[in-house]
Amino acid sequence: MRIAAQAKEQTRTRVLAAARKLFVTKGFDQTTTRQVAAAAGIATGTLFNYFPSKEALAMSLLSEALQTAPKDYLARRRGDEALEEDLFGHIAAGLRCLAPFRSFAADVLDATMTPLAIVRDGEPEAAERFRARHLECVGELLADHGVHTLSNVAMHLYWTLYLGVLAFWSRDGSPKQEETLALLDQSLRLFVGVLKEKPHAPDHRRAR
Amino acid sequence: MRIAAQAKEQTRTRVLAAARKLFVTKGFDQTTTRQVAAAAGIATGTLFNYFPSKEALAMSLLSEALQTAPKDYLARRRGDEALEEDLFGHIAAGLRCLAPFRSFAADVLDATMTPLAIVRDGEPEAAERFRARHLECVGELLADHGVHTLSNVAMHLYWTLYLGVLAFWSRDGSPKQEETLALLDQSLRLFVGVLKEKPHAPDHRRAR
DNA sequence: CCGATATTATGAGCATGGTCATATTCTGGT
DNA sequence: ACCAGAATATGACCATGCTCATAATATCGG
Repeated sequence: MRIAAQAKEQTRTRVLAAARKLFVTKGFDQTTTRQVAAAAGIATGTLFNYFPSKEALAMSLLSEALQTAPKDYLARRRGDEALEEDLFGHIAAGLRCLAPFRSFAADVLDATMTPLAIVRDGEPEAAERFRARHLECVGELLADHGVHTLSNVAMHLYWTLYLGVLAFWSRDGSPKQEETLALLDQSLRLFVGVLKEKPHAPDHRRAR
Repeated sequence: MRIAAQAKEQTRTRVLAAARKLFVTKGFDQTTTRQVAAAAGIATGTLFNYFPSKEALAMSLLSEALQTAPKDYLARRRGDEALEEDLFGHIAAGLRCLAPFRSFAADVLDATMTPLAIVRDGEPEAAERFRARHLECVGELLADHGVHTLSNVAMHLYWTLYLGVLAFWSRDGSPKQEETLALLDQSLRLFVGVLKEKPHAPDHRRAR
């Protein structure tokens, strides 16, 4: 199993390249899995030996692009940043990595991401891995700044805000996506604010 | 055009009833449009004379249920509530109206709602009307409390937070959805906080 | 009541994401 | 070199949301 393994790797790469090209030029919804398979020189069914679904294929593109984000940010980090700044830098680096895919990112994210942060049943699918990896990263960052636990509600809030930023970014027409950065700034201020107000005031509203 | 109009009304009602029953018992994804049509006693194609898509059909169920929310809240309103309390009451009333559909709401919302608050192209689809109606309602509420304009970012933030609450609610297993109410409380505190900090501090981060 | 026209219903058919029985190719052991 | 068995590729096929040419039905003027 040497030739085969090598060939599989090549095929996988070819599929990703074909998908990338088609998704970027024609859009995610306007590209059929048959087209991707044909462009990669394989049969329709074979495509699904490599990726379990069309969405998983697209998410693989995004995920692999995102992997360079941490190094990217660490490279330009001074080391004395406040938590808010670290989060900002980390997320902004991620957006930079995803930039080449912005034209179809909206479709994929709409199709796969949900604002749900609580337990998700089933095996770790592509979207789930995306979320888990990001949250893990954020968790480490928080730990660096002395925040070691995150309540369900706080985590859900973070993920909601992050998805909001992604959605905005994917359609942000401003030249350098400054509006997205403004929203990110605003969102993180909110989130960090929540983290700080440790003594959670009891609900002061009448029941129901 | 008397008999026909009457019959159409009846058919529409029958379709909605059939869809409701099937969606609630079997779930949204597990119900086919053919099943709904059969249960309503019409042909497959006829269904799409009444609703442009499966999602629009489901959204019609949710939207019509939501229409009773405003009266519902007004009935139990004292009249001296703070903005935060008014928003809370309004949204909570909406959730109560949607309760019968909770079992499939998640699927529909996942499929149709996006955290995007900025301009949406195309004709007003079901999901778009849902969003517009809700934001309009909130806009009036805000106006009652002296807030007459809402920046793009603020509006996006509100919608993001609201979607987050909906997503959480649709899967909230706690007995009376207390966790959802807690999240709603938290989210609204954030949003109102943003409204108050009028003088927006300039971005203090280095560029990029 | 008839025929012309508009409205609505119908279900065969289409597009496409995904499956699966079968065919093909690769592997390691002898 | 050859063979058994594993890994992989293939494309006909399926399910389903939705379309559309055609058929059925309703409406209205005369």
